[in-house]
Amino acid sequence: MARITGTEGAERIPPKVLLLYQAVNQLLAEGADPINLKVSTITDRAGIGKGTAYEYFDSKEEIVIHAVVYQMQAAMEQLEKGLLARKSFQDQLNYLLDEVSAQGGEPNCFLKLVHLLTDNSQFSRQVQEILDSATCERNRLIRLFRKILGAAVERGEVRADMPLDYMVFSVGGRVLAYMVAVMEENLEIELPRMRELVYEGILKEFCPA
Amino acid sequence: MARITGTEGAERIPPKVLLLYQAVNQLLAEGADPINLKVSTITDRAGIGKGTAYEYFDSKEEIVIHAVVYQMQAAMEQLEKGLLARKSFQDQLNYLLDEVSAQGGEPNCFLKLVHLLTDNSQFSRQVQEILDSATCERNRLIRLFRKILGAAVERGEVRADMPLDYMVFSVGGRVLAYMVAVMEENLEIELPRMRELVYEGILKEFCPA
Amino acid sequence: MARITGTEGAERIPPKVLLLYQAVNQLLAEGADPINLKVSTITDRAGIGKGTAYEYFDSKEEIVIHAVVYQMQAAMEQLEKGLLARKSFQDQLNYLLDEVSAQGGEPNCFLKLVHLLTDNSQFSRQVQEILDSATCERNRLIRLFRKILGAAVERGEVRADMPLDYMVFSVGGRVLAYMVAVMEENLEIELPRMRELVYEGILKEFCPA
Amino acid sequence: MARITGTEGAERIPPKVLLLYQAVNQLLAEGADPINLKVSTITDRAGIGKGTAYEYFDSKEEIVIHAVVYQMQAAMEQLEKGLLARKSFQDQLNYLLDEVSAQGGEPNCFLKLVHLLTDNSQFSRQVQEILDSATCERNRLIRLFRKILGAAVERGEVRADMPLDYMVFSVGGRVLAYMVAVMEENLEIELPRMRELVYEGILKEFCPA
DNA sequence: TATGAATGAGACTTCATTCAT
DNA sequence: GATGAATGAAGTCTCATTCAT
Repeated sequence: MARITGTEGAERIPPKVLLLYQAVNQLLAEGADPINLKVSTITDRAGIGKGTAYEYFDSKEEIVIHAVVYQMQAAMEQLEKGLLARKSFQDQLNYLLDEVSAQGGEPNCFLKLVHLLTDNSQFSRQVQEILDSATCERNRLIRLFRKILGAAVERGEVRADMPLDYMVFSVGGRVLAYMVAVMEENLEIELPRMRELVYEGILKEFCPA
Repeated sequence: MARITGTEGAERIPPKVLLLYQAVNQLLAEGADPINLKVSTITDRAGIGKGTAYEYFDSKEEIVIHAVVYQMQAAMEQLEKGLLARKSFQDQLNYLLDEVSAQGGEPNCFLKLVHLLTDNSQFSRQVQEILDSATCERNRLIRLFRKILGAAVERGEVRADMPLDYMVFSVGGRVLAYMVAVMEENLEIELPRMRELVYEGILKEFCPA
Repeated sequence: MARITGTEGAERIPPKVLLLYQAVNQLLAEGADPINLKVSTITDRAGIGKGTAYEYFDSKEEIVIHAVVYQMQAAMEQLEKGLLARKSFQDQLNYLLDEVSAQGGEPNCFLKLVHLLTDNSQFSRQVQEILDSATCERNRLIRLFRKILGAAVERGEVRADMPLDYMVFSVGGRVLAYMVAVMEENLEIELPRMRELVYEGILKEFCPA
Repeated sequence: MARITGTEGAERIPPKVLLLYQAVNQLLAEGADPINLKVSTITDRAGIGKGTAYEYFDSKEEIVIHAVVYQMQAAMEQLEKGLLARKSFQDQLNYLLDEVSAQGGEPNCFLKLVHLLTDNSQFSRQVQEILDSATCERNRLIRLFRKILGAAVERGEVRADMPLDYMVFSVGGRVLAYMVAVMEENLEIELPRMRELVYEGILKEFCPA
């Protein structure tokens, strides 16, 4: 009975709903547990009345999940746009690593995505269901990586003799490792050097000299 | 006022506490959200009275967190033992990938560890604090990988001309990616082939021919 | 975080709070122990939802204590008003004894005050703290008696050659004794005769013939 | 089904029961609410096992009430003994006032008696019931005062032309007022002077010059 | 007899949801 | 549409009591 799906075009989202989404995502960014968020906390932060939230959603869970989905989709769209704007695989890889570095030690959306992907709690599964029910299928991130790498293969920038999905997961895993390294505090290696090595490691494995 | 830390030797854990730990971990494995677990659900599953849980812990949170920590430490110990029992880096890598494959689509402890490591919710931070306060420092998994790879370098099985931490994260990232692939359902590539490629990719990058 | 102090002007007390106060005082009048009162008993009697009580107070104790304080202050105000309306000490004394007689065997506010004054349990001390923190100081009743007797001395109705505080306590003690007598069942003396003697005893001790 | 009545001769009270009584009365003297006392608090203080208390009593209430009754009776016995040992009314009055002064600002048994007498909560009524069921009737204190004053009348020390019960309550009220004064902190009059006046006031009213 | 680990009924309190304004 | 006071179902935790040792 959700009146708002969060997967409609952003321009159609009523202002109060946007305020709710922003409030939820702010609170989550501050370390709140999605399940323990109180409706009053959310509406207070959003600056609207508690009852108003129920004009747009049927339950607290719906509010939180749609807010997370909204944020996720926005991040994915930005990532997709940024990647597709780059014409070479090397540029795309650099863009990806830049994004990761930019977030510093802050939890970021990509990390959150991974968090959700590696989670099988009820909450995550519900988020995933809604993500599924939207235009995107089970895993938009994997598809994006496939698209990027597939195009790079066609352009001859990336080896054609390896299964696409292996390359997708290998690149993804290395980027993810870099991301965890960025958040890790006690590393013996400097981050710029780490980044360099990650970049070179990927190119060496998949790009013909 | 926690009377039980779960970080003492397992042999000292009172039987009722062990029942609690098993109940919590069973329930989490079945997909329950740690924060939404009810005390009565836990004690029912454990087959003990509700009040008994409070003879050993001061709050519900304490019960769940200590149970997770207990499970985590047990898994880490098993992983550590299994890895250290292998004498060559190749055997160790095989063991790691075998373990990952063995869990099939089931959420396993390693994945959970990653989940916690990529999480910054209040619950995770509390778990991490307790893990920290135990003998192990911030990140026992990273230390274990460092130890394994460091020894392999000394044995001449792994290149000595790359920063240890880069190798740690690169190997970790690839294994993690393989793990996600194992859980993923719609891959175009067969899992044994994926495993083979992950294995070869790691050897090719870090082991001198 | 108490939102309601009961010491503000009565006109500002929200209706639900008033219902709570009345319910508590009814139940106490019926012989309930203030500490054993259940929230549900109170709200049921008040005819409001259990949660509503927590919209105005932070704990059960707060509800009960504020209700008692409210009742106490109301009774004190009535007593003060009644006494100050009488112009002669004899009239005032008669009013006091009338009030005591009027309550019959029922526990009344004055008795409760004495009960609280002779009590040093935690509950009473909390009530006293709140009473203290209100406009009145430690002991409004003593101050009222001082005022009454002081004025009577000035008017020449009461001896000026005795310490005021002795007279305060002597009169208070005799009235209190009469009050206990009113509640006592097996007395050999008739109450009207007792009253007469108390009245005469006080006049004889403090009023010049 | 109480196995212990507390009203048997003190010499028959089992040692563990005596420990319980002492523990309860200690805790009450420290300001604990009788109704909120925990069994474990009592048995801990008594230095015996929790289960042991239930070898002698059937419920927590029983323990506390019997302990209070025990203390009360002991105090009454002491008071009675002390009063009866004095041969003149003046000596008896002095003894009474000495006892009151001796307790300083500390809550004492006599005050507690008054507290119970002016109380009509469930707890008090139960104590009173048990006191009733013992040898003493409703109000041993009143009877004691009657006895003392009656004898003084017979000895010609006290006026015979006033109802005995009036004198009982008048003397009792004044002594009680003095007791409250002893506990009161902000009096303008010095306590020795107050005591003197109380003493003289009583003599003047009831003893023929 | 003495014990204290175990129990579960029941209390307090929270908070998602409703609905009259 | 917007609000927030009111609600009560449901969860956490306490603690009197039991009973096997």
